[in-house]
Amino acid sequence: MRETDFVSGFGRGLKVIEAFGETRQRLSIAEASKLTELDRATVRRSLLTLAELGYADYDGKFFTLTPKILRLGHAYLAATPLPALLQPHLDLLSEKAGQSASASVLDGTEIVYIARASQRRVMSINLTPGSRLPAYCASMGRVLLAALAESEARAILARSELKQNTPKTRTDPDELIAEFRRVRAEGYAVIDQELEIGLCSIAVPVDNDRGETVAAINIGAPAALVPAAEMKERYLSLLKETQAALRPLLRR
Amino acid sequence: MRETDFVSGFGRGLKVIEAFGETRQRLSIAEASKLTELDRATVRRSLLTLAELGYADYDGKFFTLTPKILRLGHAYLAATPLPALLQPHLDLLSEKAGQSASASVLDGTEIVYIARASQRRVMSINLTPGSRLPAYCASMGRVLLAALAESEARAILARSELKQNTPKTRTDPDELIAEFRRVRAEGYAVIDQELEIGLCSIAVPVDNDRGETVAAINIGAPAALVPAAEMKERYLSLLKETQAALRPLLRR
DNA sequence: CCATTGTGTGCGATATATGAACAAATGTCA
DNA sequence: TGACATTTGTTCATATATCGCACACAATGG
Repeated sequence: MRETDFVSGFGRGLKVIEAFGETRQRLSIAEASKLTELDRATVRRSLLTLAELGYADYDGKFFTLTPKILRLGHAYLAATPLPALLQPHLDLLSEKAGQSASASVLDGTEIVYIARASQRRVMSINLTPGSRLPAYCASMGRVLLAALAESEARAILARSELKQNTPKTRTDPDELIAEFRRVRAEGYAVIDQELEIGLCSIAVPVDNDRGETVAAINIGAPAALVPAAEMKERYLSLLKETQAALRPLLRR
Repeated sequence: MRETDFVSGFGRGLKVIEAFGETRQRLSIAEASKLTELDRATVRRSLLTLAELGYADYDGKFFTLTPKILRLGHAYLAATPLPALLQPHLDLLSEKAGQSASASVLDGTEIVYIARASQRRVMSINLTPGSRLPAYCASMGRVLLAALAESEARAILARSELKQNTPKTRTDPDELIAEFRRVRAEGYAVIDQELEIGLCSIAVPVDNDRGETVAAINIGAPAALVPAAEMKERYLSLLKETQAALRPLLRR
């Protein structure tokens, strides 16, 4: 790609939108400038553009995003068959298990939720399509990383900030790679409070009819109700059932 | 705002992203150019910019959005307290009712889903945060339009394409305005298969502590299981319960 | 084989980014 | 409170980047 094939004004604008996610609802020009490391004058033009197009409101001091901004993410959710295909199966899975069920794909070092059916809140944070979690310490992340070539998985771990979220979080790359091997061999991953104290989850890959892993699905449960040791016997067969139902639907 | 305070390259890029929602997953440069009515060279630069930043993939012929694009919508969902606040209440509502529950806000002539808890699929289309429906023929839309000044509601109807989706769809502006009055007086709206045959729904407004309507919540059910006439007696009290639980949480 | 449709590139006209300058608002401290 | 220092939003001049057009070429299909 040539230098001139890049619209820097567009790139800067996208950066400005993302700045809203990192902090609060409202951003002043100066705040947005700091978050994006762009010149105040430049950010101002981007924000005024967003306001002009109805993607943001401006009260003369603060800018806030409007729901119109959801059109952008929706362009992906509507255009990609995967989320729409998964949703009813997640609903059913969630109902049968009596717990939250989610689906995600890998994006860099993070997993991105693309669909979710929640029975109960088990996590302190609110997960919606578009929510992101570090892959190395999430059950779906383990499954998705295990599906990659080992060198690739290792490269992603190297780029990840391997943070000790809880005393139980595994952060040693070699240990994680070994776990990926087990996940590949046994077909599922269980997380026991590695992301957040009190939360266990179990995930399996979703493969298409060519055997390529295109997503992961999981069930999350409060550790107080379902000990990690019981996750497998309670939910693995339900997950496998859903996995099997999805495979023929995923043509590439 | 001065003419030079608008970054047209940014605006054009956003238009390109939205073009993906309207059709398929994959867009060629020429297709995107037609959809956006922008010059091919311009669209090409925007698409290459998206690809360069990881928001799109490019195989040399077609562009597809990547899950990274969800960050943009997520910036809104994460930054705005409303969706996160509503979600657990919707989950509970959905569980109690045994039907899908959703929340939405008004954006122009359409309602935008900002949260959803689905028990079962009742609609032919898949609704996710960011999904849009015409306001005039959706239960939440009726509630949100009823909350506006009548002149404003009428202006929105004038801008709406009042389409006869089913034989039951009401499309007469005066009739709709009269219905808004009833909704205002009685505090709820019921839709009987006006959007899609086989689908009934009932909605109530969500007000903040100053009495301003900030969103609407609804329950949808298959007409075959729950006749429209029964929607009120079955679900209104549950909705009112949720409405009451939310009000004190919504400070402005 | 020609007509059609799609993609890549060079160029002049036009739009935008940048950093500095300035005024207004805000914060700080005696 | 008043004087002073910071921070913020806005404007400006100008160097730089981008747009849309025209054209060349490639791929497709009848």
